[in-house]
Amino acid sequence: MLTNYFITRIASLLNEKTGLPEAEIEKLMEVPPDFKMGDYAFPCYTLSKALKKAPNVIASELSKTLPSVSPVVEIRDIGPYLNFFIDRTIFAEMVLKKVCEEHDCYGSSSTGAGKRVVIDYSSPNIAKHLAVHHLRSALIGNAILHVYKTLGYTCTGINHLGDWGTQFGQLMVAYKRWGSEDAYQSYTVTDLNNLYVKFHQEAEKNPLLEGEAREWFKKLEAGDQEARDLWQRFKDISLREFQKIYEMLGIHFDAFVGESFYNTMVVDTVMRAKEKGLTRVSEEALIVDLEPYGMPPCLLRKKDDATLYATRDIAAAEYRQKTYNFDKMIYVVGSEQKLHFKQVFKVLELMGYEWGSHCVHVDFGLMKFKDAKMSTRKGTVVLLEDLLSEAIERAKQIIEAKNPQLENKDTVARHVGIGAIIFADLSAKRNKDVVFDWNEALNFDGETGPYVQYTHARLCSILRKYGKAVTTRVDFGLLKEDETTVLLKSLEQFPSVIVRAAEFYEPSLISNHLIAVCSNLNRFYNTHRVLADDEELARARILLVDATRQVLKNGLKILGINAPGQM
RNA sequence: GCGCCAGUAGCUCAGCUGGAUAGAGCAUCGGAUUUCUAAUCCGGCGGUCGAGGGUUCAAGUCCUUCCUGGCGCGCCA
Repeated sequence: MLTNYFITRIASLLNEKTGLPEAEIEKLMEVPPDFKMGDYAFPCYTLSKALKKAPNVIASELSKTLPSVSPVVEIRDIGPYLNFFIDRTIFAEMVLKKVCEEHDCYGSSSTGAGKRVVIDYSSPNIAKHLAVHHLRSALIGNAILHVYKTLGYTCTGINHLGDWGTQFGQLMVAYKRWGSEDAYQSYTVTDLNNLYVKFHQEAEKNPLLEGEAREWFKKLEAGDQEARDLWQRFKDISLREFQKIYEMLGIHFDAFVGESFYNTMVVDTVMRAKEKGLTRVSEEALIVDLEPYGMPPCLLRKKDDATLYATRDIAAAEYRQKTYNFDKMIYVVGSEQKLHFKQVFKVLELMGYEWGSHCVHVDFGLMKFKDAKMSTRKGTVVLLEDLLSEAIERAKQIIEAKNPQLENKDTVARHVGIGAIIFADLSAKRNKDVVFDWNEALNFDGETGPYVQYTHARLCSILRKYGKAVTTRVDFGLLKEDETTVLLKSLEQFPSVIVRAAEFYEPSLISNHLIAVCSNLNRFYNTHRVLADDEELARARILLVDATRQVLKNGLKILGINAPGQM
């Protein structure tokens, strides 16, 4: 719903004439498709029912009887709509003063003060490389975390590592047989991968290896020292590499807590479920029947007594509630796990946890290749590290071509290259499947991260050239051209965009809005000169430039993208 | 078979929870720089909103049937 000072005033005007409650009027208010038609519009359809008159007749009558009092300067009826034009000077003053006062906090609020949100994102498997299809969870989760932080929530980011499972037994066998005992310090995930591949090759010739692997995993579960040590090494090697990439992406976690961590808690979790009378044995497995809720059963224990993913997720949820006492927990996990989370949340609810309904699965579409599916086994993946270095390299080349004088070329290339990747991933609604395409991922023209960064850099450049301090003591009456007003409107909307992004867990709302701001700015930039000869005018436009720069910077920060001052 | 998600310009996507003439970018064609960074801007081309039916003053948006694609449906995560 739209709401601001102007809408409130319009609502009170309309309330006097029509008797409709102000709250309802505010709810109905719209923005016309074209600013030339007015700044805000009131559709008369609702009134037409009550008054039994055609909506355009009502609009026409109201337009004649409603007084144009400040901040409304004109009221015009267009068909069934009553359109309001507001005082551009007042509008400019309100928006610019607010942005200027709030600086880095423009867009922030305290609606979430005192509330805690736990976000589970990225969560890759140990002993495998991070690849492009790992990007989405990490970036969407990071952006959502920033969105909630901006709204005043206390946020905890958790990386729920996949560090448990029989594959570690296999890896141990391979490591013991073919790995190098003393060189593990220099081991990389690639080495672990090779061992994993070698295990499967050898296991085909020697089936005994599988049994050996199971033995090792059992040892690990039982807490055997050697197994624990080996497992810890694999984990260290993986985390070393993961951290490097998270650093490149500017992603931070408050906790790296893998599945293994909850392994000791599942016993109690299962017991609690049993005590509640939720469980029953079916086909030798322990299940929670979810038939009444139209879902397949949730398995807690396999017939060999081992627990499953769902069991560990339930245990993890209990632990997190106890530890963080969250008001909301968000899982940023692919949409293929929709049913899984529906089941887990339902079981939590059935266990009597009212907070079970505060758990949200923020799902997102799969990432695929044009022809083949991405698969670690077949090697048909693009490693994240390769994608990022390629993007940086590409940015570097463009800098060399367009701005060879630039200082800190490498830093800027990093920010722009990675900014392009992040923005591209966050610009379509998360729901959509993504077909990975090198050209698209590395595109720097049009509606891209570099476009937003470039616009920001140009504004910084103007401010540098201006050299003087920015002030709000300007003649706001000079800021009423169409291009200026349209731009100001997009600045004014920024805080409400963040609120909507939180409501829908949708970072793309922010990236799309930033594109709109940039496109409005660039239209302004190309029609009006900021550093005009007229000093008054220059001072006023500089304020507009600074406010726009601020909005772009704040928006990019939420998305997890750097805003270089030059590029 | 059942369930969930998607289908809008040649391609990639918006469309503010039912409102005014369906909008951008890429690609393509044509323009703009002695002046604040041309990673920019302006214009042309491009549409049966997957198809049919329904709901109502009004449907890309809601209900329904079908088509196409993706994902999921007990011992993986």
